[in-house]
Amino acid sequence: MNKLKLLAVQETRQRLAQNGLKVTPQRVVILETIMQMKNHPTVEQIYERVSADHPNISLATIYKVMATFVEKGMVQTMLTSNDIKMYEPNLEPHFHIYYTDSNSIEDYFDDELSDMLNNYFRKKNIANLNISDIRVHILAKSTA
Amino acid sequence: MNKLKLLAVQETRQRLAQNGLKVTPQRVVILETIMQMKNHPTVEQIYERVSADHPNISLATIYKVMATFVEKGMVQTMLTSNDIKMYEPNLEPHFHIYYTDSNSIEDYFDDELSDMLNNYFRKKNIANLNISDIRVHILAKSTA
DNA sequence: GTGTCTGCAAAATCTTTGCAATACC
DNA sequence: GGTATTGCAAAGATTTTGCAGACAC
Repeated sequence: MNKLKLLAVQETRQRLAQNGLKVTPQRVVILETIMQMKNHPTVEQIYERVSADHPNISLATIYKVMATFVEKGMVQTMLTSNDIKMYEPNLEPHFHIYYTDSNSIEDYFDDELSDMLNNYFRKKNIANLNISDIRVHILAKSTA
Repeated sequence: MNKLKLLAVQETRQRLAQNGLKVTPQRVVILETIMQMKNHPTVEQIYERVSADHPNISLATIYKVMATFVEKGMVQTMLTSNDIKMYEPNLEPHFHIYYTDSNSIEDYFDDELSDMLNNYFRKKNIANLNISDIRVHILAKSTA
């Protein structure tokens, strides 16, 4: 294991601990794996990828660990345009473009939009509403 | 059946036909039912409600009919904050507020926001992107 | 040491399918 | 009449559960 990888694992362990979770090898591997998968993985895909290196980690564990991560707010769930549940491990503010013709999803980073929305809701100040996140899905056909 | 209800059924039949669908009694009942359910019903809830008046309509039919409606763009799917799939029959432009403490979802109508987003993306004019819909989910704790 | 987590296999849940009968256009 | 739709029951897919052993803290 090289230095870079060691560092990543170190950060992963810290992140688990910070969220009040016991640092088990399974959780480390799963969190590492999903952080590297940039394409909003499904349970199936996570299991496939994790199994490749760690055939002893069971599917039930993937389910349980992912549920725990969601509960802790470390990842989010969303539907693919095919209506399959998938995970979003990237917690940096960003949005999603759903391509309805190809059934694919792309991350869309746009600070200007983030600011605009945040300002709008700050000004609007909806009564009794404590906003924790604003998610935007753009449905589009690519006309390339 | 009173006049009001007859009118509604008439409109439903037209809407089915306009979407190129054969007007079957099952489709009429299901579409009528979901239009009346203002709370983003799950398959389960639709079936329950439909069954009450029409015990002969099968669950498989609900699944098939709802899939057809989604395909035709007559309804949309989304996840509850509990990660259960539900349907959104209201196609007027509007947004959703997810209350993360109570796991409930509320429709949020805001023309100003609609306009702001539409203008933003019109100006931005993202290359090769033909936007058909912009969905906003606001995650919030109600601090009432 | 204690309580949480994992792996296994079984159970429960959810969704789709094949096909014969039916109903729409 | 021809084709699409329905209902049924069974199959398939997905997710959860119970529990014994293992492990983190």
